[in-house]
Amino acid sequence: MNVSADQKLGAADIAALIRREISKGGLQLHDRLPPERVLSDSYGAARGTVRKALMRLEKEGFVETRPGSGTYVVHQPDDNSASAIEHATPLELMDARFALEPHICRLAVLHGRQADFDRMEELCNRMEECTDDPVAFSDADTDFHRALVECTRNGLLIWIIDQIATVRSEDDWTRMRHLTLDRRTIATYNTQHRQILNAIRTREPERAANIMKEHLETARLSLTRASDT
Amino acid sequence: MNVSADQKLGAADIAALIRREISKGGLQLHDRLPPERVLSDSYGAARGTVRKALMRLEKEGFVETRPGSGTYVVHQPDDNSASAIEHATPLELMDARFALEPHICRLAVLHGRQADFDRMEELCNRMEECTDDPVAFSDADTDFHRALVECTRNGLLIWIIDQIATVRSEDDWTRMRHLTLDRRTIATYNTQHRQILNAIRTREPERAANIMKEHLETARLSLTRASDT
DNA sequence: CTTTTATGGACCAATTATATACCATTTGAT
DNA sequence: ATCAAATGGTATATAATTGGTCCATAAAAG
Repeated sequence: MNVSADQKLGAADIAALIRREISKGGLQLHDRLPPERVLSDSYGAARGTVRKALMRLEKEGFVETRPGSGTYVVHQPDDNSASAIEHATPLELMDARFALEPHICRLAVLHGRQADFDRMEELCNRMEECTDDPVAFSDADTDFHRALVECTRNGLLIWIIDQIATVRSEDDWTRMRHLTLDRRTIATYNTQHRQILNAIRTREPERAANIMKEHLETARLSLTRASDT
Repeated sequence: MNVSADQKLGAADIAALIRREISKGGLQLHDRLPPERVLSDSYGAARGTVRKALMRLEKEGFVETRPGSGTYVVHQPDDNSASAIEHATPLELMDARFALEPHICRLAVLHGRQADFDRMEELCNRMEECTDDPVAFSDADTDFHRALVECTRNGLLIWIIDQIATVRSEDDWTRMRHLTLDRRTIATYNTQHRQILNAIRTREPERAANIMKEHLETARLSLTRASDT
């Protein structure tokens, strides 16, 4: 269908573009869209085509059109961080961690200080005392990853990790899995945490990142294993 | 959407501008808006038009108007932990993108569909028509990276990228830099965008990720170069 | 071929915008 | 306490804008 440069835009295409603009927030609630005649000009389509697109969006509930006045946005995109973030599945969450945490390790190597490493060391110790207490281990684990991102001195990354941690704590599936952590898995996590810390201490960014990938792979496995149960 | 200079502003447009100003924090709680006559002058609209805009905002609960006194802001914008995220520096932002986007490329290879690629292709075309319009290019660039993350079908990642885009658009430093993009830099970006898209199309995750790293390195260079000025 | 869709133009009815004038209340200085 | 300036409230006549509709034609899809 749609292959190259200045393709003629159909009603469906235009509707998609406007729908996207609303979802993205470029067009907010109560905003008025440009007049149909302007839209038809800027999209390079006939006015009738634009009208079809708008009628479509109206049926979908994105837009309301008042004769003589204009077409207005009537749709609150579920942006309130709650619904967008709380509906994250554990697998989406794992993918996000896969994106973030290995690189966070690299940045930790660059910006981490002695005090950071001492704190992470202390958290490793705490986790190793928790082989029989999955709940306490889980808390310490969250703290460890938070301490790790704090090494980066990057407020934005810290904020993102905090958001993810919030999802993680509110996610029943993941919480359930944490409660059923067996001793062997916890032991694996512990050695991986230690290895990550050591790699950061000895300023080996790629090694730290790679161990983090292993660590996350382990976590993903235990996640899928739990979901099979 | 609104690009040109002296565009006729309707009541809906003026309402939108003020609504955004309140949401952004430029107008805070209990602040008094300029008199209607001043607003009508500065927006280049008749006073009646401004009044309609204000009446709309009053119905929406953004504003309260007291006869003989003035119009006052009555709305607390949802303070979505904005404080933590709005203070992000451009360099922090780059590090976050370095963490996220290469892996997003890998996920795009896994989950992207034909329609996604078509859209990205279209955005590449749009960007290539913008070598002389840094503002339009910048918008299309943001859309491209947003389209890229949409390939992942991962609501959490999409949300995170949106947050970063919000920071980016509100960050004066970055915006300033976008206004001074030279043709050569834009050309470099364009070839990199194409290469990324092609690598995703041919399902080569690591190649896509690596080109993205190059792309971000280019962006970081142009950022530090601008900060030296 | 038939059907659907898009185009370009014209006109209508409703709404909106403009420009101006004047009133009522508040505010602040005297 | 008083007065003048500033501000929102209202009214009106006119012009401009906007969506709604219809039509003849052309292009694309099935």
